[in-house]
Amino acid sequence: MKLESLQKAQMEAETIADQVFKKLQKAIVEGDVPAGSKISEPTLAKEFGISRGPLREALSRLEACHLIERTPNVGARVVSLSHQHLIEIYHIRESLEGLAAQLAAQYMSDAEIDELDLLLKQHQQHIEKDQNYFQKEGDMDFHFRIFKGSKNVTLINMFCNDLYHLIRLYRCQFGMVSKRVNRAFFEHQQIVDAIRQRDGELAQFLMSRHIRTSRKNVEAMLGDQSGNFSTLKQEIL
Amino acid sequence: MKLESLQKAQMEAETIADQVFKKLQKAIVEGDVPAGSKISEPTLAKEFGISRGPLREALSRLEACHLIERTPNVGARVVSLSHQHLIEIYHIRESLEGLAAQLAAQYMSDAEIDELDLLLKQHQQHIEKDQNYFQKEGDMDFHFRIFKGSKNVTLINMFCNDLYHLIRLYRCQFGMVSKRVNRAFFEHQQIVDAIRQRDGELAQFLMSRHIRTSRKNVEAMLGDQSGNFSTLKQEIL
DNA sequence: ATAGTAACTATTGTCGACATATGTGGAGAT
DNA sequence: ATCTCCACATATGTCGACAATAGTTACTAT
Repeated sequence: MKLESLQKAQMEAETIADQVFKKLQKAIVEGDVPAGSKISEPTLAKEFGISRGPLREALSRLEACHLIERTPNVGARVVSLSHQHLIEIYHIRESLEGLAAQLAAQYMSDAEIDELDLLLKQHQQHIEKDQNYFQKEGDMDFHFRIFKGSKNVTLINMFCNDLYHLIRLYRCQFGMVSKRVNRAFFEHQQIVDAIRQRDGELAQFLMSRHIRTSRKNVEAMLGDQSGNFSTLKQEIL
Repeated sequence: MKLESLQKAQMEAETIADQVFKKLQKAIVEGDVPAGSKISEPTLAKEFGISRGPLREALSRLEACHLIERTPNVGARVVSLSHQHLIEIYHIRESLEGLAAQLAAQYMSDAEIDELDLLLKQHQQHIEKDQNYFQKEGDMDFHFRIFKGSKNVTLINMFCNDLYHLIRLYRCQFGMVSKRVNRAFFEHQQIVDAIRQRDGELAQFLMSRHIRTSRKNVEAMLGDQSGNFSTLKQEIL
């Protein structure tokens, strides 16, 4: 019985709504469901072979992630992407990730810092042989670890549940292959160094500037006109 | 027909799930449903005289607000308060509200700044005749307006949907009557002045420090021991 | 007496059907 | 021809019932 209950706790009891939520999340982020498109509950329910109950549960969570928007008695639409929205997210990241870096410098264990260093070394190798790899998963992984290192559970959840998927959404929808890979990599290295030196203030400054640089890069590329990106598939970080 | 559709748009079509969500939110924040207590779906459904469908919808949203925590096949519990959690929220506010103040200095209209000034004058009057009033609604109203002034919709939602209710939760559960009212009021005034001068950097600094001061005040009062507050109904900002 | 197990109870997850609201298309009037 | 209004079709909101899982209690065996 003890063993059994332990296993159950580890399995975290995946419900149907959970599975559908993950699938839909992935589908939206990766663009399989186009941005701005309407979501029909009956259609989706049949597609997944489930009832509308768990589907609506999944939709609720997608709404919480800000990946869809619902209006009562009308329905749900996939969130529509915009220049404005992307910039807004960048501003928030500039602030929150700066905080995360500062806290990480304070609370990350030496072992965690070593792992982070190892991760950067792997990134470096990937950059050398394939310029594209870096931005695929690695960069998010890096930022992810900084947040984890902050040990601020509320902050971690805020990033993992809300921001992370939105960032990935924009990344996936426009082939985000930065020309700044080498520069960005160096900035990551700087941040880790600051964390290793337990210089929270510096880590915060470097992380904020790192993201601010990305934002300005994006702003410069997209120009001042707001609106849809479809014509502007630029390379942005 | 046109008039009707317009009215519908204004009414925002309140569904049962919506109403129950609001009621439960208020009940949790104000402590009518004790923190950490289990939530029984059948019981609550009968209490509200509704089915479990809309109730579960409401619970989903409460989970999105971080006001309850659900574990699959087990149920929902009201979030439990802790020293640690409160401090985490303060750190996040320190970061996000700083950003909000900076953006507000940039994007708030002159009219909005005038209104903000008017609000502060009202606060001052209330302080003079009733020391307690300030922290009841007014303070939140102030911070609310700063966020609104940032014109960053994503940031505004982040505050209104997630943080705001958590802050109010802690405020309500411990009679939060600060001895710092006069000092805090002065700090608010400083922030508005900085915004009026369109000095974003200064506004950010002042807002961050304003919240940091509150946090340190709380930390000092609660001491270093983490855990439950029930014994520590101190006055904190 | 205690540990383990098995049956029972209560709660959560899922389903299908009904009620209500929205949007559309066509008929009629100006 | 255009606008208004009404009826129909489709989608969302809500409900009650069934299935599956977790927690509890009582019982047996060591």
